[in-house]
Amino acid sequence: MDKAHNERAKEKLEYAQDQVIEAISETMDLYGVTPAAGRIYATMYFKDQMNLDEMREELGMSKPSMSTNVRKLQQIEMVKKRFQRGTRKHTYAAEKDFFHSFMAYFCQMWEREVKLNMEAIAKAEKLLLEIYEDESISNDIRNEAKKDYDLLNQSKVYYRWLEKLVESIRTEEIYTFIPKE
Amino acid sequence: MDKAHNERAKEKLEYAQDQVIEAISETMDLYGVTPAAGRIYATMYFKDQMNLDEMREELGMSKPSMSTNVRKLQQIEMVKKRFQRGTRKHTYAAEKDFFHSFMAYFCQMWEREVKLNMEAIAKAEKLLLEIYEDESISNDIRNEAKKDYDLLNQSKVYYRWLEKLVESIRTEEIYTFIPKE
DNA sequence: CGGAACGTTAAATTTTTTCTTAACAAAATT
DNA sequence: AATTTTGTTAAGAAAAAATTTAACGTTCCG
Repeated sequence: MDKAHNERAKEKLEYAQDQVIEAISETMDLYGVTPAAGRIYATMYFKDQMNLDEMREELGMSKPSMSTNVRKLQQIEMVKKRFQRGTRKHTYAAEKDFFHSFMAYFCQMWEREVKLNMEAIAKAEKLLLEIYEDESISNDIRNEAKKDYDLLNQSKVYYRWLEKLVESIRTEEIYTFIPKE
Repeated sequence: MDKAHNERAKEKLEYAQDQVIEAISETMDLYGVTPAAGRIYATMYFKDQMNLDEMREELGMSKPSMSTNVRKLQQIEMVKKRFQRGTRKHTYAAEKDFFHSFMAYFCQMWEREVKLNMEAIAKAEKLLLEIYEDESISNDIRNEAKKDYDLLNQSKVYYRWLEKLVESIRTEEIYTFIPKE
């Protein structure tokens, strides 16, 4: 009789999965994804697809918690909606290609960073230049304006580089420089 | 009399700086650096160096808040201690090269991610293989073990790639693929 | 050696975030 | 049309994080 044998094997399998689920959650936590969302994703990682009720059951969380967290995971493209005929329940599948998750997450972040800062810099540089060019202002202030202007101007090199990095990842060109295998 | 004129110019200069300070703080917040730490860094960005008291005064925060936040900023290498003779106050300077900050921050994160997950995967794969190779276990379970094993095995491609990316950034080789200018 | 100046650690408070219970809205089937 | 099923928004409770006040240790100087 191997019923007990199989039972132990099943536990062992779940234990193995849990090791990885733990690590994935912790990683996502590292990047500012909330622990709950991390656990949801990591759990789905080992399943083909799940609906909200199955997740709730598996993780012992409330339904609204599922709803909001899954939506967050969709936003960073780590979970996709699957259209399933015959049921009214929404079913979801985890994105299992980490290259895709990497791209979706970091490119989104970095683009936001570039936009945010480039806009601020443009505004600031305009003002600083006006100050520098106004000869009726004291040299102390004008020099400070010049110094700041140059600092900001230099930082644009970084933001333009970041943009190129994003582009290189989006087009997958980066894999010709740094191959996947 | 240009006293008033200069005064207005000074305000304008500070306003310009504030635009950028805001953007930098928001960016850092995006990456999980606490708002206080972000403001400290962003403020220092426009100064040559500052000591804890100057920061406290400028930002209206408590001394312990400074102390802990500056230490956090040191950890991610965004702020460096400057050794200043003649005073007992610790003085700090912001790292102004964003390429360096980028490297320090993301490489640290990514390396942590790789280590964490590779270790978990190694453990899990060992167990899964044992299950798969034990022919006394039901096929259902063995097949699931195999499926999971393959999934994890595939994910290692990503982690190895991430490691190479880190390496490429650390050695600055990446700038031959994606030039700074 | 005593006291002052700085910085850090500890404990407590406040604030922010996250999660849950409850009410609500939409859709579909009876 | 009414009821049931499913998902979402709203409001309140619980948990976590950040910040401050207070106490402590160290170092330097008189």
